[in-house]
Amino acid sequence: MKQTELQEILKQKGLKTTNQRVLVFKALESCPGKHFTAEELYDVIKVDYPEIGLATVYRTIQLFLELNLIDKINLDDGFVRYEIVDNNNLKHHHHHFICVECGKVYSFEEDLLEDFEAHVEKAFGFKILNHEVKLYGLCKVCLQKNWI
Amino acid sequence: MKQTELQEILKQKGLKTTNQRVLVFKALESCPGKHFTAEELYDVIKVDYPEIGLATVYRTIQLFLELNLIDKINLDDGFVRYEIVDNNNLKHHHHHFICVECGKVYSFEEDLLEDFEAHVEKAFGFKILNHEVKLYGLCKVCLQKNWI
DNA sequence: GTTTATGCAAATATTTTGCAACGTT
DNA sequence: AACGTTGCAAAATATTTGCATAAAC
Repeated sequence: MKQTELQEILKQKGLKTTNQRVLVFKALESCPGKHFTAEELYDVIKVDYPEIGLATVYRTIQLFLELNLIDKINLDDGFVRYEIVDNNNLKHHHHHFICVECGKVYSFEEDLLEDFEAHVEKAFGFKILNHEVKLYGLCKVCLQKNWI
Repeated sequence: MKQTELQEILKQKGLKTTNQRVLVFKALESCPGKHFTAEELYDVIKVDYPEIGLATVYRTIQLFLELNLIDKINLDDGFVRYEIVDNNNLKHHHHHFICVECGKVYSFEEDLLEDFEAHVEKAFGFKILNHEVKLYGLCKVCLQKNWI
């Protein structure tokens, strides 16, 4: 997504295109797949724009969540994290695998969850709109380490 | 699980069976499937044991998590919640469906996730030990309301 | 010029921690 | 008696909010 598209989205809602909003967006976009905390975004942006306030970062995150520009992720480490939504894959948010040994987080796509969701919708009469799937376990690297 | 079993588990680890630990356990056990916040547990226990401190509740929750007596659940409402682990179904933690309209949380079992996990293990070389699945959408009741 | 957004500081809310007193083994 | 545990209060952490100023339209 280009900066002009962000401008367009904001204009449609009667919102203003500020330096701060553009910078938060650029920071998130520069590292797709990275799970930023609010503080991390703040630190990144402060380098080029030291006058930004942490409260603005929080407010911008809130706004971007409402505009569905970013996803919220909770990895149970005491921080809520955010990553930019992948426009090429709007239908399905990806899943996260968290290694309990090294703490590394792996993101991946896996369509088999659709069967699961279809079954749940049928069995319980729900309409599923979104999901958050976290798998915990040992990653390939840590499994191999344990073999030694 | 009986109180004597809790006592046994604690003794094995060289930990003491205190009134506070028994009361937190009983509170959790009295409502299986209920998602307690720390504060809710505190309030429940205070009725019969007003001298308990909130810090003790937090410390007991931490302990029970380490002993795998309870599960941690985050429903994105600003509170971390806990529920007692179902001993009759140790293999599989259940899943949660959260209605975005009424906010109600439905817990359910669904084995189809095993296929999903088996596939992920094979495809990425992970060893999956646990999972947390949250589905967001409209529940049966709210779907019907919207038909009117 | 009007309205929205920002930065700062203070407030909120949740959870953790230090420590003296206490309870369990 | 020894050691783990508790309650309290204070600290730490994360996030939100009020308000005067500033920037965008």
